[in-house]
Amino acid sequence: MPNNQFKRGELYSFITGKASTAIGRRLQKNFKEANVEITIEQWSVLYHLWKQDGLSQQQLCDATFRDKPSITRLVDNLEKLKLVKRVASKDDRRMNMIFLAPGAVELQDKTMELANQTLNEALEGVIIEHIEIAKLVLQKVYDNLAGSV
Amino acid sequence: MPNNQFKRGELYSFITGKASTAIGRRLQKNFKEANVEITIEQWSVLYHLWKQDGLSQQQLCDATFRDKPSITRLVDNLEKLKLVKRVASKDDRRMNMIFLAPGAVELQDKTMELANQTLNEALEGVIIEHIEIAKLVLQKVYDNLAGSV
DNA sequence: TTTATATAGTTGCTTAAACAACTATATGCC
DNA sequence: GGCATATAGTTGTTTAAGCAACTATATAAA
Repeated sequence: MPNNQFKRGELYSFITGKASTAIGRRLQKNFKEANVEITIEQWSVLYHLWKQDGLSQQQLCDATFRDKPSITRLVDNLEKLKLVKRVASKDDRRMNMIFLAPGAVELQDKTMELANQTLNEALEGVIIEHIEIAKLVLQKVYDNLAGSV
Repeated sequence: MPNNQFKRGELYSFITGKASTAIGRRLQKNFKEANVEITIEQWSVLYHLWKQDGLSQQQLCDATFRDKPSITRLVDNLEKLKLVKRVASKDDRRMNMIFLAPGAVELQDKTMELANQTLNEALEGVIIEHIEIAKLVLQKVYDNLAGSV
């Protein structure tokens, strides 16, 4: 692979993820305007629990691409907000299973709608074929790097 | 624009910027292995100063897509590391012009090479046409959202 | 000129990321 | 059983993000 595949001037925008930062901020803003009082990081944890409740913290690490201390503290904060509960596993006493609390169940439809709406704002005017290609590229980047980071 | 352009299951990976997170982590790791003792956030500020020295903090905000407090503190830390210097503008006494210090000049070639190398690792196996499309999509997303966030 | 408004930057506060070091439990091997 | 090692999670520390509130200077309007 050639070493100068990128001209210097192009480096920054590709590395720093301005686009995903912008989507995150907009989603946070849309949450706030809808009086949803959670952070997008907390939402990302709930998102995976809505898909499957009762995940362990390690499974949440893998799903959200965060390290263990980050998940410990996100779960701490979600517990304080009474949105999830830690339940010690009976099979393996090292593990906590994280379960949705009633308040979080209520948030699901509202925040999913806001997330869809945010993506539509973000991708206004982008043709669907290009979205698909962008997703493939980002997934490939992730796969290329995730293993050994 | 249809409201269900995205299936729920696809939402998360597109929103959270796992790919750019992964690139950032890898770049940080590559810095560390090369004994470059700066954060990628600090590097992103230096990157713009290498392109043009003597930017104001506000210009750095715009260039790096950060708010003013973030730049204040990044410049604080870069000053502590003796990599930049604040110089009060004579034309407009509200402004600080940020100038590279000798230590930062030395970092440029080394870190630019590491950034290029990191991108090559990230994009291994991705065809260049798809990279171009992905860049266009991300730029469009940024443009769609940056104005009013 | 003085008054309102906009701009540049700082400080305080809360949340989160990343890394190292740690505890506790489980598993594999002798 | 007893020991080494792996796994799950926590705690401490530093850096940064994002928001609100603030100071200081500049600009525009009356």
